[in-house]
Amino acid sequence: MQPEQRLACFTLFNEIGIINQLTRVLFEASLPPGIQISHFSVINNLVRVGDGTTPLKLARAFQVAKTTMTHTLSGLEKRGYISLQPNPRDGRSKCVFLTDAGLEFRNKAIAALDPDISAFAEVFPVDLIAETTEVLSRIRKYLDTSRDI
Amino acid sequence: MQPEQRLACFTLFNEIGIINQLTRVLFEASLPPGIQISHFSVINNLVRVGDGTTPLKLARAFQVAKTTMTHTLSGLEKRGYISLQPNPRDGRSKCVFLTDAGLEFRNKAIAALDPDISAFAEVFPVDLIAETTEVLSRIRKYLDTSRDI
DNA sequence: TTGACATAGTACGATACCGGACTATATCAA
DNA sequence: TTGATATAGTCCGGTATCGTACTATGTCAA
Repeated sequence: MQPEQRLACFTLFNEIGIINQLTRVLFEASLPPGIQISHFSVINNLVRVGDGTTPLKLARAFQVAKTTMTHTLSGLEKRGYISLQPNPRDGRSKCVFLTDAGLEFRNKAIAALDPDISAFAEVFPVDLIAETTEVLSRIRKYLDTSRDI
Repeated sequence: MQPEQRLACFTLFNEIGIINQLTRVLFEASLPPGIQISHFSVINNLVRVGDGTTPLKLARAFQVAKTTMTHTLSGLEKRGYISLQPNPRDGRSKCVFLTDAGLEFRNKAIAALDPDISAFAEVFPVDLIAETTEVLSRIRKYLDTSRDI
């Protein structure tokens, strides 16, 4: 492999890591104290994909250990954002349901971000964002499938 | 703001978060047990930018709390990858120096990744990687400067 | 010079996340 | 039916990261 190829890949993943770190810090600053991106992501997933899913499916969707998802869900349940019910089709399992408070939390979190997103969107045209997202989506699918980098 | 703009930005940062998570898991799998990406990143920074810097400068470079950097550096020192010396120009401060073992660790870690990087580079042309990196670099600089998203 | 303030690093407690072990339930073949 | 195996979730111990508080040192104006 050419050295410049290696460097290009390293630089790409390095930039991704830094952006992730920056957005995490800045995003969490606008969330209620004690709420992490992990909490928001789960709630957001329940809204977008629909609730009633199981903790294990959520753990796989977010690529975290199932023990981590147990922990995250317990925090959300303690705050009343979700409700955990027995799974009627599997006695070992549970179902995760979004509550009204959870939906409200999600909408407020997005609203709190809106000014920042607006400012960002003024600097970076939506077409450029979409093109970049398309490439990143392909990279994400590659990584998710091959699991070998 | 248009709803599709908001969605586009959300999707972008969501993909970045997932890729970061995937690469973190996969990268750490090829590192020695107990070594995290945080450790590798610090060593790699010392190689690329040069050593002799201070813990605080490293904390700021990586956007982590200085207590986190203290912890990371103590792990690296315990393994003999770095050496911490008093800062001759500031009695409060220290200087971080790379050791031979640290350099060797870094080279081995990169070598262990090489097959995966090669496979990745075969699927994604270096030009595409470079273009995407360029956009991400601009986004990173924007986030780093504005600190407002 | 000296006292107020700022800064570099650390100690400590809390939370997030992980892997391994465990329990309860499900599945499936003999 | 039953025993072996697989799976869903939880508990526990350990590490990473954070914020707060602290010590030691530096800075700077009165």
